[in-house]
Amino acid sequence: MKREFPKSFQPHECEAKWYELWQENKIYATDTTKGTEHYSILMPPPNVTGILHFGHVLNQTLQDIYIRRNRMQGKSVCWFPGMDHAGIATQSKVEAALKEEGLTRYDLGREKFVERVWEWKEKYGGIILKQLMKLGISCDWDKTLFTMDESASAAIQEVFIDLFDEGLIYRGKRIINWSPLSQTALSDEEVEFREVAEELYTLRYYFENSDEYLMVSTVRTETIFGDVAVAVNPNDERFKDKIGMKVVVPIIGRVIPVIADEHADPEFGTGCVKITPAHDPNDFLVGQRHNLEIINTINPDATLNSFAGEFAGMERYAARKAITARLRELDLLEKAESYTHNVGFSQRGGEPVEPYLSSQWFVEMKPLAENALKVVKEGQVHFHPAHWVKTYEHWMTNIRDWCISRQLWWGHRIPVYYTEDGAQFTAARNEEEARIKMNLPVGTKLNQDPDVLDTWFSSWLWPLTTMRWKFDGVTENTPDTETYLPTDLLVTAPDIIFFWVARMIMATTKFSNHVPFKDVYFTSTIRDGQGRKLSKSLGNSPDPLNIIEKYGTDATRFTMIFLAPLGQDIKMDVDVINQDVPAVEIGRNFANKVWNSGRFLLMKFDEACGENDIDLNKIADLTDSELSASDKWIRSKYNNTIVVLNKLLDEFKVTEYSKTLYDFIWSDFCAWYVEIVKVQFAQNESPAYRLSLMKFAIDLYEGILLLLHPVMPFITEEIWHILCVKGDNESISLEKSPVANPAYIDEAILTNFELLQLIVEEVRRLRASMNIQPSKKLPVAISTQDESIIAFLIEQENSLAYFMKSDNIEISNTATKPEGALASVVREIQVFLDAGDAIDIPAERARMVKEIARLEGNITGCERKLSNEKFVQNASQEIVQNEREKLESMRNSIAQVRENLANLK
RNA sequence: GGGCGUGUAGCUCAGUUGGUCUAGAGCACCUGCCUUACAAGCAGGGGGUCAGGGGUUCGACUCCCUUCACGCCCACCA
Repeated sequence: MKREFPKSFQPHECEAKWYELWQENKIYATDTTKGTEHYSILMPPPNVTGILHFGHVLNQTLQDIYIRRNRMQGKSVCWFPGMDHAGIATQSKVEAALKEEGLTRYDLGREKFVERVWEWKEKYGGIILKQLMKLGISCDWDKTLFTMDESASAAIQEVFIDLFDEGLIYRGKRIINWSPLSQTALSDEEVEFREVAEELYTLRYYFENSDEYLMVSTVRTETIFGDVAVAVNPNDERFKDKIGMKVVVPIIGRVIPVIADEHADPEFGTGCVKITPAHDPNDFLVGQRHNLEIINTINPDATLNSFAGEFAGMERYAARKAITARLRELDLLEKAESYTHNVGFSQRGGEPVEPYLSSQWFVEMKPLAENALKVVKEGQVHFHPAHWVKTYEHWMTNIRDWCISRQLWWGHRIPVYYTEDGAQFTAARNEEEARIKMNLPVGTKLNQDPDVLDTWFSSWLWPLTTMRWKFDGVTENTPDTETYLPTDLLVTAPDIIFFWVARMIMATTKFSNHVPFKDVYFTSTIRDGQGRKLSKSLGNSPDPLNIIEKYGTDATRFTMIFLAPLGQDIKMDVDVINQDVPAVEIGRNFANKVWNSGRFLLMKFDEACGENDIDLNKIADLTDSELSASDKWIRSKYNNTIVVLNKLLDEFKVTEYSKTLYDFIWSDFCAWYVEIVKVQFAQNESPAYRLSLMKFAIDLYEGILLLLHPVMPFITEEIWHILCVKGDNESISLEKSPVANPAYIDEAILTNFELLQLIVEEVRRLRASMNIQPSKKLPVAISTQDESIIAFLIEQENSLAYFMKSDNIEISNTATKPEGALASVVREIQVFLDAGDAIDIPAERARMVKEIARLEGNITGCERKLSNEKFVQNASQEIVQNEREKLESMRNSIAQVRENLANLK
């Protein structure tokens, strides 16, 4: 029975087929009992609202490569998947849907609203997980955790209570970043600064009952209603006598003092700064130092409140315009100049954040950061590339407290209970416990804090919650934490190093005494041809699913890692209109190459079988004496490649890993060895030999499939099953990574074969230079004094003849140049090509003259080096010796070329 | 303002502790090929003062200093 090997690879059919089979057979299920070695990766949980982008493709592929490789090395492997509830993003989505119905979340009330969000989550959320499956990733989906799951929520609550009891979580009234759009507080990390061109207005603050005034500059004229002082620098001579005097706030006429504070920079603007403690973090500090009143003049939705008098109810930017116009009318505006400065924007909503005074919950970060910094500096956690350690260190040493409360409904509700008057409060699992903690009588009414926690407060516990840590309060350790913590690798984008990576290190070291992971691989940012980050808002990102549809998953995966240098951005041309990323052709063509070489080997095997149905596994191996030098060469190359591939992956040089695979398969295996198989097959008609030869080649090819499987799981699986290499198909999937056998790495053969390649290439070059018909066969003579090379080349004569298109080869130490032949020298080996009439003498002469010039240049350089006493003295003996041999060799070569030139008629 | 990174062929990038690197690969380009799987392929070719300057060294793409260009991060002055 002949096996069907279709002419071309159909990615889509086989992708669905194999992924289903993998899932059905649970071959990626975690098995803590298997093996003595363990390997685990935490999947960065995508947002429940997320959709697949190229960042995911790269990121997931990298993780999958490491997971599959380690699984194939026989380790007990776990890849923990999951999904993030994404507080603001998800709540906004549902609120937008409600708006369509003409409703707000307040119409529904908290409980009903949260129900709606859950409904939304079940219905529309988690599309991303299905999309991730298209990438062929081999995580254990049964372990999927949603950050709002009961187990995770329980752990989050425990952690909050612990930190509260320890005093590391506290409630404080501070200026925080307020998102008027989402009407919630944000952490510092959720704010991004952008340069904005605005106007800087200089206002006149008249002294009380006087015609004199101070000039005060501000961008935000709408905040003047909250002014409680004007500050000048205590050392500023210009204003020394003004300190303590009173000025009048424009428009509203409030009388405020002139105070002295270092915050006022004499160099900037007029040297006088208005102090608005409720609306500027620095002013807030000044206010505290001087015990000033705090007047909040802005509503949560960024409209002005009643302190703004006639401007009350106006939106902040509209109000600024109106107020500025009024100031101008009242002749209180000294000047307006254009001014570019940085303004903070909400990363999520995109609107400018409002510095806003409110009571929020904070985590004191310093004590957590110290240890988290230590474990990285000590090397318990390695960053790749390592330079991120500096960024990390900088953030850790300048860390500020983390605002964790959000005025949302979707999220983990803060487990804090207040007495009705708000005077007493504590963190507890429930009301009952809270009363006990506060020594209150049973039945005392308590109110739970209405706010929820920052999404990242659940994310920072990801290493623990994915392992069901503290669930049910039963035990601190679970079988998974015992086995898989610390995890081996985290693959993530560098832009969440503070949001997530740093905080996971803090939380995990704090609560488990483990580091969360040993290695962190920071992936490349993917940019378009113009260097812009691929993003939804720019509209410059094709949907990866369309690319997968066009080229296949394997091709897409391979291309991504082929293009992604460690620690540097990927630039790739994208065509959004046609939904194309042309670079993925690299992977597609490579897949095609792999496919066709397999198809060819099977064809030859079938040919060797003839009419018989022969089990590959029952065929005798080639004996050592039956193996040709070429067979041994490819075996050397193959084993050597395994060593190199392992080293590269251990060093996280994933791009080089992909290039090594590519070169070995395409150049060594396909371009050279498969051609040699053709020759050896043709030259020996013995059926037994042919079967054994094909077995040898297919075994090697199976090794290639195994090596390639972590990157290109589908095509390798498909071919592997077609070949039925395992005979009865006892395994469901490719299972084992090949292990290098050092005994098979034969350096002498590698060197000799390289020489063979050089000779072949030289002959091809000679033929091309004379425009010789590719089909035309010509005699070749090779002359060298090295007997071992002669022996090697003679053994390979048939292959040589095939590669060089020769019908007559002479290899000896006495071979001479046939009359009128083309002549060339390859590492002191003379190569003669008898082209007959095809020879173009002037062209040949020119070629030789050029070669002589090249050699002369090199020889001169070499001689200069060797005649330099300092070089001979200082350079290592090895280098000097090398240089001497090089010189000797080049002198011999040049003599030969000169002789050839002289003999040219 | 502080920090980090990058500048090598038209484009995207390799180049391991300085010495076969008077520098490689893929794409693009040019020439020739339907050669026993693969034209999504095969063979050959052109193209680079390794961003500029200075220094260390017998020797620098590689180390140091400096200038320029680009990118990112942090802080943020009204």
